[in-house]
Amino acid sequence: MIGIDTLLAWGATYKKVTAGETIFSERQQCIFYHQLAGGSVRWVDINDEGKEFIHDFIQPGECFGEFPLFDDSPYASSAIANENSVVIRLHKSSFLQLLKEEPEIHFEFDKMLTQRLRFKFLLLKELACADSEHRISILIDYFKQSKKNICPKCNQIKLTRQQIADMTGLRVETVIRSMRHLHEKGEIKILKGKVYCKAI
Amino acid sequence: MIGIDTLLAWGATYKKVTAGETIFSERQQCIFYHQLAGGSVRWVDINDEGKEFIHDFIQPGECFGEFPLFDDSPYASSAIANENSVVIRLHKSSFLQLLKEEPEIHFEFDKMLTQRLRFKFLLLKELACADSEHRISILIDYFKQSKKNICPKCNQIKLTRQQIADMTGLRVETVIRSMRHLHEKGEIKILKGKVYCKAI
DNA sequence: TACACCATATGACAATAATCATAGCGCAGG
DNA sequence: CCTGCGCTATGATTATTGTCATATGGTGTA
Repeated sequence: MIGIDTLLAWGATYKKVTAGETIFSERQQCIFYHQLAGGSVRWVDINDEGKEFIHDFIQPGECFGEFPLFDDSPYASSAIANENSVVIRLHKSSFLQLLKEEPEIHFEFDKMLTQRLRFKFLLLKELACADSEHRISILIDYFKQSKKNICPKCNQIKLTRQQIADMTGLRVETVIRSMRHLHEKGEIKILKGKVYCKAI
Repeated sequence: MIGIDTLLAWGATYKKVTAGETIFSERQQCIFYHQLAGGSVRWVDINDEGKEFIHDFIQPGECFGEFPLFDDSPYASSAIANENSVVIRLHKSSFLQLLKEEPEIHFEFDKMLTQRLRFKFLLLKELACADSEHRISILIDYFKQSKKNICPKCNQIKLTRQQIADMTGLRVETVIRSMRHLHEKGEIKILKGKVYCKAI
């Protein structure tokens, strides 16, 4: 999101996190702006029954956990490292000052917030109204568009059925069956269990 | 959101819309910042089968259709007047200039975007994971918190079962049955078909 | 007051997804 | 090259919600 040089100039520091480590969690107070420098982070909610709902996967360059920077409430969900990762952190007050002095970056930030809202709007409508196959298609389309979790060379979708289930609210078995059906309809391709989407 | 005086000083104008009128619709290009001055507007998506999914009800003072102001894409959904209403409109370019010159308002705006994202995050998790009763409870809680569509004196929920269905992706019959059950469990009160929630 | 219209209500049945159990496959590590 | 673990796969059964048909009730209007 924000250039690394800019962040460092404003006093940001690097922090290493190990696979499975929780970077921040629900209801916790917020002190830092977070941006991923390397690795992979997932953005999750744990519901009352202990089931994970995955909101998104964060890629290097993207920021995460930005809600409390603006509305002073605690975090709404948790961020967990999928693998060993590196995070750049900037103190909340410095971050807000940065936005104030750099309106261009501020507007870029709004653009990012807006795009996240757009995606949530779309997904919400689909999750609420559509059947399981449709839900999965929509999610794959999103990953295709955002070039997330898809191998740029071979179009392989680098997500397990379980992860897709955790993003759509479906069960693994339902995801497996629906994806088989999508394969039969020719919308995706399954080879030795691996899923490939059509060329972009 | 933004003070009416400020908007008018920047060249905003009033526009009357009649009940049922579409203020803007999906895929349309965006020229104005919109803020509701009076009446009520619903924010909807029409899916492929012609079914409405209601994202939110806009109250006087709230803005709507703000996505395209930041990312230059067309509207993601439509805005339809529920009743005769009055909208204040400001040209996109003036609006962006206003934000640039008034960082306080800009941060207020981010706060609002953030709160909308928070609500979407919450609802998405619940719609994806929870059963019909839980979905309805969550929605009622949201209205209670935001003081929307609830009579401040008698706690009556001023939404039809159909509207609740259109916000949760359920069917009217399911909403009716689930709400009866919530009534039996004592979580809400139904008197002569009207729904009342517990005191806030 | 009577009528019409719209929202609420309810039952019977069908469709879809969840649950549970169990099997098979593929890849990493010894 | 074998072993084990985690992911994928599939069948049988249950539970939930959708669908359709039809009835009741409340509110505003002629």
